[in-house]
Amino acid sequence: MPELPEVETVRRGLAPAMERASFLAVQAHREDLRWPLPANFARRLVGASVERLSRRAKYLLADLSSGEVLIMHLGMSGSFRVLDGMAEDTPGALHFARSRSLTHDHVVFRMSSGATVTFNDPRRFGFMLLVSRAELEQHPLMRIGPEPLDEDFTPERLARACASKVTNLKAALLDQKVVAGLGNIYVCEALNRARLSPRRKASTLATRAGAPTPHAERLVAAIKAVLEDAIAAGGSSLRDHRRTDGELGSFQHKFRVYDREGGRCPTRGCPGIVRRIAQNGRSTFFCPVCQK
DNA sequence: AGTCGAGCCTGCTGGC
DNA sequence: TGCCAGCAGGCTCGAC
Repeated sequence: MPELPEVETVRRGLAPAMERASFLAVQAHREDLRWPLPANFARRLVGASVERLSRRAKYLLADLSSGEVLIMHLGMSGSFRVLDGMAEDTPGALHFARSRSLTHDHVVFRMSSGATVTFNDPRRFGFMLLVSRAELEQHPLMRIGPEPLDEDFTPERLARACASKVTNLKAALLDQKVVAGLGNIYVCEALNRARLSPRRKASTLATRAGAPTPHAERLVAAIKAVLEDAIAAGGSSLRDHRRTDGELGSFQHKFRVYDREGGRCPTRGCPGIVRRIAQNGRSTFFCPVCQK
């Protein structure tokens, strides 16, 4: 499930194939993704070049020479694969064919770099949008909180965002307006690293005056650390995530609590057993002993 | 306004 | 062995 580290891994894989390359051809096998593809999708892309491929939260943003921005989202099950000038019947291509069902190849870009970039998404929760560069800043999808790895994601900022919340810490961290890019996995992992209970009130990150508590300090450090570790590992591959070269990420082997119900809590000296509970309709994994 | 649950969608898993 | 309910979850929308 693509969260920030998986999307960043994908961005790094796509950049050599797409940056400073132009679209030679665009095939849309299916228009009905999470939202329909933009009108005249292929016509608006062909001939344009990608000036920069960046990431904001879980969104990939391709700045185009046409003045538009291509917003791409992997949803739950989306992946990109890059074939570097290979014909579809080479061993490399067959490897990909085995790893992903071709019936879910919805969009194919042929780039002037020689690469073929294919978007595959069985569940079709992903999408692609085209907006003008001027519209991007104001776009509803971009009205989200700070990038967790940026310097301006500080304990002060997190405390301020949570100070007036009545919900629990788990739900607050999944709220993309509080901090952008976290999903179920990395929220569980960060809370365990910070030894904070997912059931704690989010407002306890701030003092009555709105200043950050030590909890907020620990949590911000834990969020940054887990995301950096996960990016270094190429993200987590549970069911869907793959790198653009078809390889799996490896961070799932380093999960402390996610999908580890019944296992020992890895916190040093903690005798706790990882529990799974439901919060807001989602599974939460945590240690009831050290996470207070 | 903030919060929460339903729904979107498909593939995999586990229980009978 | 086969079937089917349940689950996975990022995001939006509607209800309260």
